[in-house]
Amino acid sequence: MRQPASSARAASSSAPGNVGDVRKANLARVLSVIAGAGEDQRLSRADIAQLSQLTKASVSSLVADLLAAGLVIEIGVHRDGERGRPSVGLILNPARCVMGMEINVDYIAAGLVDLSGKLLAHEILPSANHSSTASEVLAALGELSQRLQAAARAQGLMILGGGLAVPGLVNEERYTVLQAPNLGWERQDLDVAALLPDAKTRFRLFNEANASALAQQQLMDVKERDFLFVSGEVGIGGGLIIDAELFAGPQGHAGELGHVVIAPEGRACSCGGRGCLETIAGQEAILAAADLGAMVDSASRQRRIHQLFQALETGTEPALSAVAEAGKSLGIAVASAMRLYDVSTVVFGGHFAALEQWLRPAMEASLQMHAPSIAGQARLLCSPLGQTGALVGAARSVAGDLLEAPHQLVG
Amino acid sequence: MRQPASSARAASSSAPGNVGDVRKANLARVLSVIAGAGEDQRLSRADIAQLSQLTKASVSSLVADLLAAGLVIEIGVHRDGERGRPSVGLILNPARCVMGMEINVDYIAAGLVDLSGKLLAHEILPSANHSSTASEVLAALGELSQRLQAAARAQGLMILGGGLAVPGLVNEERYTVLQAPNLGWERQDLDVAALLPDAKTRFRLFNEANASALAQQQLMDVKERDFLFVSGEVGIGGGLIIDAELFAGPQGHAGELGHVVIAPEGRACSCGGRGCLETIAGQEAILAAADLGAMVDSASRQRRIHQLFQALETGTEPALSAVAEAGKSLGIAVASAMRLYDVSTVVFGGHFAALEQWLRPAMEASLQMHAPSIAGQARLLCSPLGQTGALVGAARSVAGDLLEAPHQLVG
DNA sequence: CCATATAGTTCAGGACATAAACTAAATGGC
DNA sequence: GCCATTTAGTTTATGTCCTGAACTATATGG
Repeated sequence: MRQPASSARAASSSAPGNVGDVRKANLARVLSVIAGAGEDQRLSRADIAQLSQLTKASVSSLVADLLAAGLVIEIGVHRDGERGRPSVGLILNPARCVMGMEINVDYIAAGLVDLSGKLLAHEILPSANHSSTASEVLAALGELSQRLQAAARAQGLMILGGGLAVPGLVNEERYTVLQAPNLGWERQDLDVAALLPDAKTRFRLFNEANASALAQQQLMDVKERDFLFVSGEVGIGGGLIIDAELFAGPQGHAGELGHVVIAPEGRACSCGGRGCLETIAGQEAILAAADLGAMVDSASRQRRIHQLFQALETGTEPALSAVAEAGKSLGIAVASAMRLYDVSTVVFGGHFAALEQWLRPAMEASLQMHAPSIAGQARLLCSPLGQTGALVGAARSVAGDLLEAPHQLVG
Repeated sequence: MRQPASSARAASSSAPGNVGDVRKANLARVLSVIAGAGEDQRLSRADIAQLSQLTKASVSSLVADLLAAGLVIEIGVHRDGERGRPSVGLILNPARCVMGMEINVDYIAAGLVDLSGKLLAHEILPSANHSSTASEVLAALGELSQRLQAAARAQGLMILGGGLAVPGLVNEERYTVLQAPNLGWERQDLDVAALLPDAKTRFRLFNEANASALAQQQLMDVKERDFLFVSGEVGIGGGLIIDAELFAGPQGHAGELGHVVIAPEGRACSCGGRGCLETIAGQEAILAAADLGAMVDSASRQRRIHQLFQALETGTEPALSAVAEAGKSLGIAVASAMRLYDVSTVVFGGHFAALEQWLRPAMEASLQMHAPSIAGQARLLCSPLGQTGALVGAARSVAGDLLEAPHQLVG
């Protein structure tokens, strides 16, 4: 296992500058131009030279290294009716991929994601993880991983790294889950080497909301470089993208919207606090307020969520007001977060996206009431990401690390 | 006027990598080692080579450029009783400085700050700016600036740039104050060229809280790389330092703690919202809750603040509970901000620092109640920064930009 | 078959960091 | 007073890498 990206980045920035660094930077530059091109837009060396502002000579040399490293492949191009020597197309090697995985409360999932971020194959396995120990869950995920590794071998795919998303706070450097109350985990060291054994592999651990934010980024307009992703799962998480990069904060725990205080005299929260957003807009809180009981096992939650939607669709109280109350609280929390982060786009995922039609009116009214000066420019979107969102985001981010540091794979 | 740092940085990162970039990076590297040395620690070329991990040959060559650019000077060193050729000390040129300025509600200020961040000279002028137009205030500040420019000339100081802090939201690129409700300004373009006319000058515009945070950074332990500075002035601002850099957000408005919602059903705020922190912990709110009237001119505010402290020292209600209520609200807002930013250190400045003994108990109790899991590691400090804080921070930041991009001044 | 156009490669030149050899300037023992 | 020793700093040969210009490769179209 290589070092996670953060420390690798720190190391490279603290290293002295020598001429070789220029090549590292330019390898990454060329690769980012290739990766930045559209789906089936095949750039030639000449195109890359123009886009990267490097000379054709440099580009040829750099591309040769990328070809040798297997990050890029040449692909024939036929341009009808144009003069001149035909160009050779260059694309990211579609036979290189990253394994994304997720452990959530009610399922585990894994998938193969290519360097362009496309999900090639995946498998989702229902699994009541709250009642399981970390090692049991990891064993099951390990099996899932092995199946996908076999699938990769069968298709000639090389796995260059992996990412795992969990619904809780993680220490990325130590591969430790610090707190995942909805899994019932606390301070669990994860033996990630067992998930993806190849020693040459780069592996990173993610918070579920952060990973989902990274997946959401792929769906946004490239100009939308700043947004907050709010993940409504059993808990409420948040992932912040600033200047097209994940803003994780000093310890990697930034964005945790679930425990923003929105009712100072409110209910006690599982975090020990009082009046947190999660006590009103979390899944359990909504279900409880909708008079759908308070049992916590996975099977019953699925059933109760189904009942909630039935009640909403028939316009039955107290379900309607439970969701409206959640929307109102969400509007307050989002108002504060938008102010503190200075973002004007917020994307809602998980149950918030599913509840959009009942949630949005109350949320917008609340935002208008508490922050009229920003409500006008606010863009509140709902995410189409499903259960593969977090694994795709985790894998995509690891793939991005590889594309940013191609010299590690060259020569 | 050169471009502000943000665009300059973007430009350099989007430029293609050539060998010259290595030199730019190494110039900055050597300079940061010199700047990072203690007050009167005089590093030799040999010391720098060790600390920067560059070779002696490279350091000699780089230092020669920095000397030629006037950013660094040689200074004799006598080491008693040591063998070997004596080293030549290198320090930041003490004859280079940056002009910091501030426009606040009740005063204007300007000062000269050397490249190490030391305030060399300053002047503070009481000025009731709420009742003045932007051009009047700028004219007065221009005069102040001229006096300091004359002082600089008299002392042989060369002014390399300037920074101006204002209590409001700014657009740094356009030198525009977007909103400064406490000055009564909205969308004011500032003719900063009139403040510091030299065409070679780099000039930047700052939010007051951000500038203060940058000044506070100088007072912190170097290991304290992440903290939130909360500025209690007429309004409540915030400046966030993450990884030893200002986190300004996409538009430069991040950190605005004053309009975090802490009482959803609370009082209307000047921002048009409801229940913002400022409606309870802002200066006017505290004075009003302490039954000290609600007149808004500067002279009366100074008098009423004096009365507030008298009442607090004699333990008189309702002053005590007004401040306690502010502390409670501050605790709630800080709990949310600490969660969202993932910082564990918060530094309070302005009237919050002055009110510490009456504010702190309520604030700590509130933080403990609303976020017990982070209250334990939370470090809540009060800042000793006075009225020169913002100007020093603005100047220091501009000086930092110069030290980060020395190639602009070399050759 | 050849002019034209575009893609990509080769090669000389210059900037830069590096390592090793070299010069400079002090101390301290004799 | 002289010389070995020690540390500071400079000079020089070498290799990497980008650049620009010349050159080769490969298509179209008259």
